[in-house]
Amino acid sequence: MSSHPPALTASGNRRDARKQHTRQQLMQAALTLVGQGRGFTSLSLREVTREIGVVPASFYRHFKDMDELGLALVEEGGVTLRRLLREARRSGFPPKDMLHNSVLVYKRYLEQNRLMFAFIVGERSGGSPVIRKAIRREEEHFVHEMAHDMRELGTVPGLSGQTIELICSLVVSTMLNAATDILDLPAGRQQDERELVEHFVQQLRLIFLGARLWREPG
Amino acid sequence: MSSHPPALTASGNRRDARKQHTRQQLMQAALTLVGQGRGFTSLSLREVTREIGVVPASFYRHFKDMDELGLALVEEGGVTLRRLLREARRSGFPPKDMLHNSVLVYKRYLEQNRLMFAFIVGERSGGSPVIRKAIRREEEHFVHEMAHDMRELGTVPGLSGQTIELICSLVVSTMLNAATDILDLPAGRQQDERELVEHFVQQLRLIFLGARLWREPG
DNA sequence: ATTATAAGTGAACACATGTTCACTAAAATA
DNA sequence: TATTTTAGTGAACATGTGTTCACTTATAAT
Repeated sequence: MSSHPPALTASGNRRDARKQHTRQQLMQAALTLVGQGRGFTSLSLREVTREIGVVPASFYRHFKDMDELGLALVEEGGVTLRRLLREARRSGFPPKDMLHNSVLVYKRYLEQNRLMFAFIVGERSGGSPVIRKAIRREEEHFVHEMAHDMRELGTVPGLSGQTIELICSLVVSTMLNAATDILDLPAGRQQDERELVEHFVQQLRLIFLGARLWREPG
Repeated sequence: MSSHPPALTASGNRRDARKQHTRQQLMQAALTLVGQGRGFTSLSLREVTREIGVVPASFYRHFKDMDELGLALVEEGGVTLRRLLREARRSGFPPKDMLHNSVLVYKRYLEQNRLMFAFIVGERSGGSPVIRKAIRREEEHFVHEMAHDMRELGTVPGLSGQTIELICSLVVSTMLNAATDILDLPAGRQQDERELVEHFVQQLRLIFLGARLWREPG
């Protein structure tokens, strides 16, 4: 066999892939630390590089500072959120006990993406203003997409687009608020778990009850 | 005039008062820094002492570490919350445009206690687990008290105590969620301000609409 | 008047931090 | 093959950090 290069299509491939890999590792490391109960804003650049066994200076090959790393995480978080919506859409809701089922789906998704949600929910109202605002923007995007789905599915018929957005914004903030409680649940306490889920379901029930008899202003 | 001591009633007074004063200064300094967009968990002990022009070692005369300072702030935050409720109670609600008026009262109170709310809302879902849990406890307390008032005022007649608590928990989390948006408002943009308030009012309207036709389970 | 207490001092410590810079070596380009 | 590019290195730096300890000095207790 001759030592031909493996005939790659695009320019800069093997090296570029490696770079993306460590970049991803850095982001993952930050998430891991956040998952251990550290606020993102309190993380140091050195901690993050140490976590993946790389020298501090390497950090600058990927991000100019921690804020930029944070913004990259927010973007990935946005993708994570939209994926949730897509999964929900795909699995088509049974009309019976729809809310309860949706909450269980959400809870499972949350547990599968524990670290990312810990980050999003943790920085959504605190810490660095620039990161907070980026998260709020992703959230708006998410609300908008959810409203689109709702209108298409005819979940709440006879309501204006604006009203549906209102409902969704309330649902989403309730959702994200519940995330903190769900993530803080000590493992194995199934009774507390059921109660929390039930509480969450009833909050949503209240919202949709209101939605059903909403009368458009004007 | 002879140099008699000023005949103080309790023991340890002049010195004790000074101590409480710097203690309060330390807490205020932390709030100030949080108000400048720094996450509480990212604050250093030295920053806080520097802010009030005192040597770092002095810190230990008041708190054993920053977490303890944080917990003291949470307690004061609880008082701030309950004061809001008390003011609302005192000023007795006009039944016309009640929600809208309540929101304006809340907004004013928020602006008067800007730093404290920035702290509470910022640490409610992020940062240190111990502080987060302390805040959630204060929040529960607040919800409970609000539910008590609601039952007494007959705001939502014919509902069980548990249901009223459910409604209040949703109202409170919506309230605190809105706080972030309100505090982030750039000063002077009155149009955005009105829209935000209106959005918030309608979210509450939705909740209370649902409350009115809630049917008790069981 | 004498003694005890304790809030705040100032210096010192061992260590963590962000950033820089010339470097190596592996991969991409020519 | 020879050349250029660049992700990651390792050392150095100035500065910031939490914590300690013997100290001063105003106030409280005796």
